[in-house]
Amino acid sequence: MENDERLDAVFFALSDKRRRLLLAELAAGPRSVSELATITGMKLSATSKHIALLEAGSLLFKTRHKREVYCHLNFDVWQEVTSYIAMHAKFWSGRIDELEAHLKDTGAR
Amino acid sequence: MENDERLDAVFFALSDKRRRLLLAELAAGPRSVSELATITGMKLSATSKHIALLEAGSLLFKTRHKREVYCHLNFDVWQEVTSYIAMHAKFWSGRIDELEAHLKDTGAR
DNA sequence: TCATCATTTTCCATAGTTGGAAATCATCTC
DNA sequence: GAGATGATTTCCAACTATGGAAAATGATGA
Repeated sequence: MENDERLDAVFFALSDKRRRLLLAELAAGPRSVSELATITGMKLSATSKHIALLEAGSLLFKTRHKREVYCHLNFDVWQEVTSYIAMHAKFWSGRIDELEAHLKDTGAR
Repeated sequence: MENDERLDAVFFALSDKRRRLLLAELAAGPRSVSELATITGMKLSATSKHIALLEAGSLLFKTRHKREVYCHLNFDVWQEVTSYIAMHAKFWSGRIDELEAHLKDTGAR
């Protein structure tokens, strides 16, 4: 997947409170889709779709054990997100002086 | 704003390639809405709406100088995003220490 | 005041997201 | 194989996002 598309998918997946809740739950360990459905309070079908979105962003992956599908956090993708965040945090930090100068110059409010 | 809603807005704003492009451009310094419209290749009206979404996520703020509205990156919200990412990344290894060290080194906020 | 410039808002058409119900699929147990 | 269980897919209705055109707003300068 193109890097831009991957970031689109990652950030979109993160842009929903319930999907972040699912990730928080998975941080404690793998959970079946049914267990996750209990947590969100939604039907299995809806939960399955949220999980699919998280999977599309590579934020989790699935394994099957007997009849149950287990979701696991995918730690690798955090590296990528962290990279994006860190890169911008670094770049932005050097611009504060310019910003202040600009504000002073233009007399902007 | 509720913390959950803020994160919704931040991540949603980041989930579009062109909005990330706008942020990248702003990293080099403030830009007027018209200048940003040139960059996205979209009409002013559409650009203005993307900017509004970024503003809703507090990723930027505006100032006015004469007839032009200037967009500036908002550094403060980065702390919050970094926090969320770091909290989750923590589960995954000591690599978060690298991020924190990096952020500290560069003086990023 | 009036015209102009930069931006925002409104309106509309198109496309995508969401959740539940029901159908379907995959796997297990007997 | 039959039946049960867990998960996914399909279908539909409601809602939201998007982009452009045109109208409206706000600020400036003559």
